[in-house]
Amino acid sequence: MLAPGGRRGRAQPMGTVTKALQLLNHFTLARPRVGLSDMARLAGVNKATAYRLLSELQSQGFVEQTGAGREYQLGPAILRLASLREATVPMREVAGIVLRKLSDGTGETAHLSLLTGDMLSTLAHASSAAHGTRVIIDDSEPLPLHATASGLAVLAFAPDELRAGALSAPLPAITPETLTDPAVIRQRLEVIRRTGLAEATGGFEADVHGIAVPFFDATRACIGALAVAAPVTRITDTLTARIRNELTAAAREITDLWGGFLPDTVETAWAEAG
Amino acid sequence: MLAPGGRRGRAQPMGTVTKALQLLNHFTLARPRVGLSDMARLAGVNKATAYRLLSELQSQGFVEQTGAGREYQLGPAILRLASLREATVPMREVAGIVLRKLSDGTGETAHLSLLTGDMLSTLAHASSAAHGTRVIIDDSEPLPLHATASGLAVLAFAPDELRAGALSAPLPAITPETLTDPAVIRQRLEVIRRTGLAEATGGFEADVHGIAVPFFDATRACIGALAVAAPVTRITDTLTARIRNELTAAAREITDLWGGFLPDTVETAWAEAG
DNA sequence: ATAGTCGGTTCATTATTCGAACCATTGGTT
DNA sequence: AACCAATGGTTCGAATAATGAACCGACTAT
Repeated sequence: MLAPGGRRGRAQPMGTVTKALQLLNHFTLARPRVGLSDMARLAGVNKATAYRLLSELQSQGFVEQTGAGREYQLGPAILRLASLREATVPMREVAGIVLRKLSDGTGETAHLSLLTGDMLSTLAHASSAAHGTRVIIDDSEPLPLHATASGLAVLAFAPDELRAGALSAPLPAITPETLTDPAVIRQRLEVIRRTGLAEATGGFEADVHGIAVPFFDATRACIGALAVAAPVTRITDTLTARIRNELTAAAREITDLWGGFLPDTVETAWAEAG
Repeated sequence: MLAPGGRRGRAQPMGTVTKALQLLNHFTLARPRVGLSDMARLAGVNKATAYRLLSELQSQGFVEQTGAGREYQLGPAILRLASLREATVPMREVAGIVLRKLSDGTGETAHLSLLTGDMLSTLAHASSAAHGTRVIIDDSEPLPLHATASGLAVLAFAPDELRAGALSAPLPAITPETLTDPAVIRQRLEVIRRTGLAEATGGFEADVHGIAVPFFDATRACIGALAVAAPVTRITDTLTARIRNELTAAAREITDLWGGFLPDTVETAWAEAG
């Protein structure tokens, strides 16, 4: 029998724990509370299964039930773990410093996103007061890999497996301008790999132009992207040139501060462009 | 065969998900990175099991491996969920307002802790600048239920099941003054239930006196405690009287803001004391 | 009344987790 | 250099825990 909604080439059996943790990803800003039946539908599992998983998550405080409706929402245990994580691995704090410099230097909104599993989520952002209009970033909303500059930057340098997974499912068109043809996207990834730089316009939010660069961990694996987002109306060649310079410098700094190393290909690409 | 370290009266089979999530609780400020074998020992599970569970947690970004040693640490996925939780259920923010008032009004350090599962963790704290010395609170460290005023307050109003669990295991003496005799503790809980107020001296940190009150959710279940901690040297009758007043008022406010209700017993206890 | 929800529960079937034993490495001791 | 005791990671049959269809009772809208 095929796994429900099965989209994996070589069905590696998905463990129960994974299934439970993935339930948490169905809570979003737009849908902060989810009922049992809805959750079962969203996750594509049996209602009884969803119930058991949610109960276990609840017993550990990862979700809780609202007093009134019996819907579930994210629980307080997450807050404690987050506070412990930030206390012991102060990434957010370090990122904040680099981001502020980046947004000051460009006059636009900068953000840093991390690849966790197959999901790209924003760790921190900073925006500049240089202009009356600016791009707004929401840290709690995952970025689609195929429709943002950050996503493309990561995808270009990610392992084949992740790329294949992200480009296999039918790609949703978030705006009319979103690229949804895997073949077209793969072509753009080629370019990004050569230049070490990704750009995208209006694929996620209309009228927003994003420029992103990847950064890497100690094993030279890509673990996220650093990006600057500006209203398309403000984009000029001189601005993009400045943003590129600031971005590559900031990415070097972050990679360095976190004990990572740039792959040689990226190193040379940035060197000859800079 | 008995479950290893088995302390449950009627062994309700502990699910795999629960086991995985409990692994996360073995990361602490003092031990932020844990190796595979250590984790297996700490959690009392087979090494192979620990490996599988950690791998699943890792694939979802709940833990990650440090570049150098192959130890595990809490992962970045937690940060995103925490930011989503706080965006949709802004408890920490609301708590902060009440806590500031409380610490200003008493001149001491105030904190609010939530019961998640069988663990009491601090959501937020605030301290006053009134004195040169003050009690320091760490939000990421869980409070022992038997050795803190907050813990006792919660224990007194918690369901029998939780109380039994917390008082059955051999109670660790965190300081020489920690109460470790379940019978003695149960007696104190009686008093706390009658007065709606818990006090404890030096059971968790030497030279710290804590005063705590419970608060409740919409079903009148106790979900946490609000506390003020002061150096023992500053404790006087007039100060404790003031703290009690401020505390009960603040607990009423929090309970109200979060849509909870006080049980009648607590309501009357506070009314006649106030 | 009826029909369609909902959250929650049951139980036989089966797929998944479990753990002892086993690698290949590493780092320290003799 | 040989040895020992760790480490992180892997294997495989036995045993356990996850699974899903069907079923509650409570609500709601028709």
